[in-house]
Amino acid sequence: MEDSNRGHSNSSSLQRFAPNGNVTGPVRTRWTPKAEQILILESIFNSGVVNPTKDETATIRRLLEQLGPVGDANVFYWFQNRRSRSRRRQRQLQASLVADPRAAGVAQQVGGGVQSSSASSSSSSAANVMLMDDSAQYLFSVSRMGLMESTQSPVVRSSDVSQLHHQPGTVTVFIDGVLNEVPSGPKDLRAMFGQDVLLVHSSGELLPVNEHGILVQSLQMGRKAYLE
Amino acid sequence: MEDSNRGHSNSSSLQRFAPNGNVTGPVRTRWTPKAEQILILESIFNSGVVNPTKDETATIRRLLEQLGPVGDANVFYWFQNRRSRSRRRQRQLQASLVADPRAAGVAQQVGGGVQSSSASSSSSSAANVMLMDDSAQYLFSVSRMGLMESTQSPVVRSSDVSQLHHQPGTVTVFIDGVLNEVPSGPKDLRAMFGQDVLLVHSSGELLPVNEHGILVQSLQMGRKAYLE
DNA sequence: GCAAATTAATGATTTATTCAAG
DNA sequence: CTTGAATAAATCATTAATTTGC
Repeated sequence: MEDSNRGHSNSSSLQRFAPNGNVTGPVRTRWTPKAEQILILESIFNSGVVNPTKDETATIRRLLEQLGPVGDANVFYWFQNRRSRSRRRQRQLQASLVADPRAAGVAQQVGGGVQSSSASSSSSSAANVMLMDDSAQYLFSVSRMGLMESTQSPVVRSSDVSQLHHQPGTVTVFIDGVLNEVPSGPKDLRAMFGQDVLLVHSSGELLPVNEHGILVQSLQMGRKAYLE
Repeated sequence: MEDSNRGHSNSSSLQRFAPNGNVTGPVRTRWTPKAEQILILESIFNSGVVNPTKDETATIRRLLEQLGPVGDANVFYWFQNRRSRSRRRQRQLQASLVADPRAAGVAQQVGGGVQSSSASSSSSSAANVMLMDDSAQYLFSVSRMGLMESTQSPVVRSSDVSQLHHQPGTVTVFIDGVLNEVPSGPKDLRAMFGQDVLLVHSSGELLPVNEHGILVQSLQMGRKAYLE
């Protein structure tokens, strides 16, 4: 009975979940997750939670709800599809490899490869960082421009979603989709994330920072987990 | 005097360094760093070493040489330019901010912002990981395909380039341009980097891994710092 | 540049398989 | 051996991206 909490009780056909967060009308629309929601989902998946329990699903849903309407079912489906498609890619890759070892080059292309993805190209994609307070409330995000997408890794990593609420005195940080936990309090953003870090509030506003990348004014929403 | 070893004795104009690693001919061509070399340089810069000493420069040059011809001068110039351009961006940003606070939105767009950069878009850029052995020799790189560029953060971080050679029993890892150090030995790549991680040798070949993302065969070049 | 047409991604459903309890 | 829960695999359907013709 070690598998206690697992089991959604409605895996397959009949949807016993609430239909959809949207209340707009009878036209059944499917959930379109926000980029940040996907960021979180990917984070969780990549931190090892590939098949969350019912409880974990609810926790994740609550987390995602900070960013927009979403139901447990959406979260459940997302992980189901993510697992499935991850496995399929894995199989296809494996197949193409045994078929012809030289096909590896092709497979590499699929993955983006070392070449195009990193720097030297002029594409200026940004690292994404989301900062949350102790209760996993969404606070704001950090976007760093520059030649390449790279970040410093904060200290501790939380690989357990169910612990999202715990660890008082720390903030949970998503960096490029990876869950991290750092001690709360003022931080030198530039030291942590590089020279040209930007603080972007979830509203889209840029937050003014001083020469260390430290917030000049305190935050409006949530409790101030980040500098005062 | 905490700034002991600093000072190149030729910071500005005259290049006292050896001209250029290339020996192709009299047509003086400028150094075109490989993507991986830029990855390393950005890593180092972002880990805080924005103005390496002469010794550090040489260390970095030796490191970069694993990937292609490069001289101390190239490294020196790169950091000089990097600092300069970082400062300029910083000024421009600051200027646009004081000019009109609402210009922040624009500045965010420049940085890529939360929206476009992450998942949901079809662009499949990959996370870059480079693994090195104890003597900072380049071994191979890891490229991860998938929806977004995100990685797990290994345990310890080396923020000091001059320590690249030290720390026996560990491997230095670049993840998305961030220097990391992890204890050497076999590792569960999938556990560390997610489900669909690929091992890509610097030659471009895909390296066969087992279901845990662990190398099936030992590496050819360098000493085996990663599984046997 | 714009908007219809096409294609690619991906959320949601359905069907098949696995495995443990009785 | 049967049953039911839980997943995995396959499929359907809608949304977002991209292309194409004006």
